[in-house]
Amino acid sequence: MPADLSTVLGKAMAILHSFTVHDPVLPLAELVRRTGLPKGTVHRVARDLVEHRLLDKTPDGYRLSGGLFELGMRASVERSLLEVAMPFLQDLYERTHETVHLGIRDGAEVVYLVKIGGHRQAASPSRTGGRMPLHCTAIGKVLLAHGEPGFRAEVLTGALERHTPHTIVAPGLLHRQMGRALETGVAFEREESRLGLLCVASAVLDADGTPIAAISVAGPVGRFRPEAHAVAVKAAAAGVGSVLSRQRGLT
Amino acid sequence: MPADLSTVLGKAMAILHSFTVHDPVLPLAELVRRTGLPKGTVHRVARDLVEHRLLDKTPDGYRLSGGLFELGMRASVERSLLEVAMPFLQDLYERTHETVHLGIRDGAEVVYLVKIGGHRQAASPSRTGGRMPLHCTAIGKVLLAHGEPGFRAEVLTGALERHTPHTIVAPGLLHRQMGRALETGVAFEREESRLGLLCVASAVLDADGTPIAAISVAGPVGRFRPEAHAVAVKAAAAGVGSVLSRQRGLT
DNA sequence: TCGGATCGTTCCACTCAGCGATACACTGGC
DNA sequence: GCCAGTGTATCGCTGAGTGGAACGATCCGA
Repeated sequence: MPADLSTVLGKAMAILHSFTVHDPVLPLAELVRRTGLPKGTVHRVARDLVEHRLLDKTPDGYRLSGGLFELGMRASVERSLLEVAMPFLQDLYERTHETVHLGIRDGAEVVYLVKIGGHRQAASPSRTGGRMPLHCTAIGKVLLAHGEPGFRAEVLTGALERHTPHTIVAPGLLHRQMGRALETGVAFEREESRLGLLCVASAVLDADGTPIAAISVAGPVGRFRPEAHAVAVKAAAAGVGSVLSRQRGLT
Repeated sequence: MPADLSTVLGKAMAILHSFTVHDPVLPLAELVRRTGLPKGTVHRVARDLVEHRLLDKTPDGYRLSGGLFELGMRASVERSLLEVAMPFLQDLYERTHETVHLGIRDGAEVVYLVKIGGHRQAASPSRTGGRMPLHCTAIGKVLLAHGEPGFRAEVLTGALERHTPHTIVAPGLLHRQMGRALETGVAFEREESRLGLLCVASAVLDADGTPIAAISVAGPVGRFRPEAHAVAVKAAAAGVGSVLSRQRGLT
């Protein structure tokens, strides 16, 4: 995790990664503390980063700049996926009026490419560009179910971190849920990542059945019945999958 | 535009900026050509960038990695704006079923923070994270109208690049449109950036009237009547503005 | 009003990270 | 076979980058 601080790039990355969602703006001294780099060094590197539009300098510290946002939006995989999926996600949102996610797998985590919701959306821990473990999210579970059996076993036998009292940490139970997910095409999550949050997800599959991404609908305990949206989510995922494999075919 | 190639960071940025929307994946040799750097250097820096998850290495070249996407999504200004605005953009899309944009100003250009649309969306040159000139887009014009008079004059007297036969390059005409935009609260664009594309936009204003961003609805010539959506766009922008200034007040 | 703590900024002599010319390996086209 | 184009590995040289130290500004609590 700690980048190589002996190279310039390592230092730069250490500085950029010091920023989190909760600390959008950090003063120089705080960057020094988090990176462990000498003050003079941080000062110089930060100045260079500002010049390259990766950081902004504000009266009370530095913050990640818009240049970084623009650059990130050029990442080809996530961008093309996003462009193809957006219309389907819109349809899904309009049909359900609940929080809609699109996520991909990276390592043992889900990365959310987008989260769309209305004014009254359930408080969920997810964020566009954010990460969550595979085992306690609907998207994660459905991706795991369609993934390599070897990898699935690896994750299931690994440390299954508990997020709420409902988080499933029993490999056996999880394994059975995977099986059902493969049969039905959807996976559920019931307050496993956040209390009060329910979720249904379905996988976007390539022509040969490889999981590319997954789509989910989430809502609060009470008014929200995940089963009711299973078909809609499955349809959306299938739609994205078919467009995707079609446009790959003719390239 | 050409970064300082004498520093490591400059080289890294030069490599990252070699990628465009049209060239999502570039082989080493092409990076050498675009950056003008020696082969050995590019090879080494690219390897470092891969280690830091800024680049991916594929069988036929490098491409911008998901790590960059995640990092970009932490840029505080654009992210918080996006989170606040999303519900209003959703409402707007649902009401119009046309392409909806959220954009901010940077220099003499608009940067699109998000573009949402359905299956049948008008072919527009805009992209999430992309840029367009101020003078030929609805978002740009309405931002310019609410901006500093000095800056407006500067842009109007500068080079007004022609994008289509309808692009307005006469400073006087543009100036009059700004005036009307200030009165009515909305700006229009009629095939000024792309043939066949119409657009209405309204500005998101801070409590003191400073323009923060702008929202627009775009559609194709024919079925689309921009005037019909003026009120809806204005309402959406006002909604975002009020939430924004409220949450700034209590911080 | 004054010390002390913490902040950001600047300076400068040392040195090792980064450099890039050169050489090598592999591939496909002719 | 040859050649033109790739990507990869090597290796002394050197200046970009380093970071300790010193400086000035600001903000407290005493």
